Amino acid sequence: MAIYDKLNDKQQEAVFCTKGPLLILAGAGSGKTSVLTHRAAYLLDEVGVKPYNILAITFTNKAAQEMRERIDKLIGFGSDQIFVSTFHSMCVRILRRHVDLVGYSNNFTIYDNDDQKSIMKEVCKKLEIDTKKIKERSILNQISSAKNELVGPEKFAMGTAGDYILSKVAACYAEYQATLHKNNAFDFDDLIMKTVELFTEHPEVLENYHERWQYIMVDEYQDTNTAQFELVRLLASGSRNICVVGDDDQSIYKFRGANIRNILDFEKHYPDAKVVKLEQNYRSVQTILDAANAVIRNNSSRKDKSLWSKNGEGDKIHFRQFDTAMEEAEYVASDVLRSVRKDGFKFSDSAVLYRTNSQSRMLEERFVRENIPYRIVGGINFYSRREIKDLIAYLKTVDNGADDLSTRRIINIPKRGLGATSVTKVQMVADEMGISFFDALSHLDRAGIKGSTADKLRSFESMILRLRAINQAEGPVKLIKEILDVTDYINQMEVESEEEADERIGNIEELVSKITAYCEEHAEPTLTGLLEEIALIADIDSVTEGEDRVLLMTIHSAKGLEFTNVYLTGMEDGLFPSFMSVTEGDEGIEEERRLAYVAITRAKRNLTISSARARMINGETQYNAVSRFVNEIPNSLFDTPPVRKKQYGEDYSEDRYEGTRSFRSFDSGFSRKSDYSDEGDTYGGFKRTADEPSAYDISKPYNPYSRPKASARKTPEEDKPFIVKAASLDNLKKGSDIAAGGSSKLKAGDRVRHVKFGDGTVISVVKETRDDKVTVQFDTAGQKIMYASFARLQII
DNA sequence: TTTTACTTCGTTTTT
DNA sequence: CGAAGTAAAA
Repeated sequence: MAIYDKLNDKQQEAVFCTKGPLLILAGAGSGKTSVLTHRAAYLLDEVGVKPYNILAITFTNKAAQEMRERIDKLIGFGSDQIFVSTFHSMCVRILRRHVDLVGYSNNFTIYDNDDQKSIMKEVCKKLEIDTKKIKERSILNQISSAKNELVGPEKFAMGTAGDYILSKVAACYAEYQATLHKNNAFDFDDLIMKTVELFTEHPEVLENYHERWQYIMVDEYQDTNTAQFELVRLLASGSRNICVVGDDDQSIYKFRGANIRNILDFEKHYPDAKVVKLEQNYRSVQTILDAANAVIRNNSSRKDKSLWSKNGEGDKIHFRQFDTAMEEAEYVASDVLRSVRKDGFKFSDSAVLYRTNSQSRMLEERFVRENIPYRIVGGINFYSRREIKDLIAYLKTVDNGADDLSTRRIINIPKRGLGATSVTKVQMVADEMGISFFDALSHLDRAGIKGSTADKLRSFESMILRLRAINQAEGPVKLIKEILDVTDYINQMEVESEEEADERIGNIEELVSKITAYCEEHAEPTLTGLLEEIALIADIDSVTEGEDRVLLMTIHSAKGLEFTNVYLTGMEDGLFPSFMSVTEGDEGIEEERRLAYVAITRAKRNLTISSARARMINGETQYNAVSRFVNEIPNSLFDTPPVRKKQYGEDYSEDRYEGTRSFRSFDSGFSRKSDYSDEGDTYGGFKRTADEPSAYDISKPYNPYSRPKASARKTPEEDKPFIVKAASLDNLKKGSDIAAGGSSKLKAGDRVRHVKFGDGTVISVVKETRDDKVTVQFDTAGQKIMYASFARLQII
């Protein structure tokens, strides 16, 4: 039993409890993955359970993969037969097998958020709903919530008759669902809801899975929504061997339907449940845990627990307040460099966390400038870039001819002279005949389309049919290459958008290699499988160890991860906790507080908390006080953070972070609205608009204590931030002579090197407001016009 | 039909 | 500040 000896008493208790319902309340860093993997090992080794009788559900593919690897390490065999999966991919697997029973066909498509919005737009048009009064996103959110609560369109409609908006939403829901059905598509929420529906309506199918999965484990149970709760309940209703692991203090997904009651009321749902609490933390030093405990203590409705560790007290927590977000970013970048140089840290030891994705911009800018290798997780998803969505739409059209959305997306890509008029005509025939848009292409006479337009449509149709044949015969890799070939997509792009073509081509190449990788990894690669993997992939899934880069991400993305050195940035009231949550009241604040708890507990040794007095948000400068969560951390846990009352123009570069103060009394330092309200900036809720430039240019130091002179105002031109496009790691390593935007050193006659086009001679440099436009005659690739910052030309 | 210029508006967080 | 959507022009 040697492998279990390393576990503490509580952990062992959880591992050895194999029968009946078990709730493991696992505080942050308490070794819950270890418990789960050991429990799986114990089931296999000691209880004699067959690996295929075990189901483990996680929330991300990364977590699933990690769990499988760790079980593998523990026992070395059979782990590949354990079904370790996310909720969503598990449901897709089940639906692919049985979905015909509930009226869909098995090659269904999965729609992402963009797709949903497109569909909803169509629905609103059809139902003559003014999307300015009721926004698509709002309708979709309500539908999503309904689905997460297992409320179908019919049930939703009940009792909405009196309410104008609700009845409209109900109508949209029904129409939206009908459209999805017609397109043979599911959205994310459907995957769960339809699986529950399948099991409820077809108990014989559920029976199969009862036999198959006799031991069920669910990770991150606090993040389950009602639909997922019900799904788990159904699956476990056979054996009742259900083990859930979670931490109510880390429930941060309410916005996507997570119901914290699922974990709080587990013992009510399963009165015979055994409960094990894991409070010993193996991750962090005590100071960090003290801070986390101090913050989370302010929440009501929680299971009482308190983290402790034997890792020693550790360093104090650093707190730094800056005048601007720019300075904050500068500090983080410089401190990362310091940690590498002075503490012997690797870049990958550090992570920068923030509340909102938009905060990554300034940090990225700084990291590029300092040549710090970094990676941003999340934000604009790779698969939601236009060129990628276009090509995926081709793949989806080939895979699922019923997917009208994808077909209509690509019908005029590249430009074939097929506009809205032709699309509408074809769609009308499709609607009349009750067939798909694609199938309607073979009834052009009925649509009243003749002549050249008809020819174009026919050639589109035959192209898709040919692509289908290629997919059948030769598979996805050949297919995507053929699509690129036949559409001449890359050339088309270079013609259209000179400045972005480079990046887009890179993305396309990446897509091709991803598809190639998929086909190599799978024994029987299929287009359906490929698209499914693409639909369910999360950005965090591709974060692998071994890359020596600083990770930048939202706190949400960071859940489950740990880092030696963590920067928690943007700790300002109004940003974190967000303005939205403040208006929601206690419940909103408590969710944000849990988020703060998650953020703090990511740190193993060092934690730096920072905030800015002024920050540009949505084109307006906001002046926020230090986050209330910072104030909930006792003073004694901080180092002695500096405060400086800067005078305008004073050189502060030497001792910016020196001095002593009590941060608690400081707040934003200048919160009297009357002093500044005539400037129009946001002050205690008053806002100014972007076109009235503030005297405070946030990229420059300013004096918050004296009135700025009118002459200090900047013109909008100068106001524009210096932007350097993200350079790849390779380029970062190459050295210093990369021409950046705004300050291009290029001049006519220079010999330059381009990543893609090779060597060439600069013909001309035209200064433009944003960037220099450079014309280069390449030795082999011909003449190109490009923006200096973008082209990343290297002077040779 | 397609491109360009102007206007509006603000998801905090994601499978 | 930007993205995204809309109206007008080519």
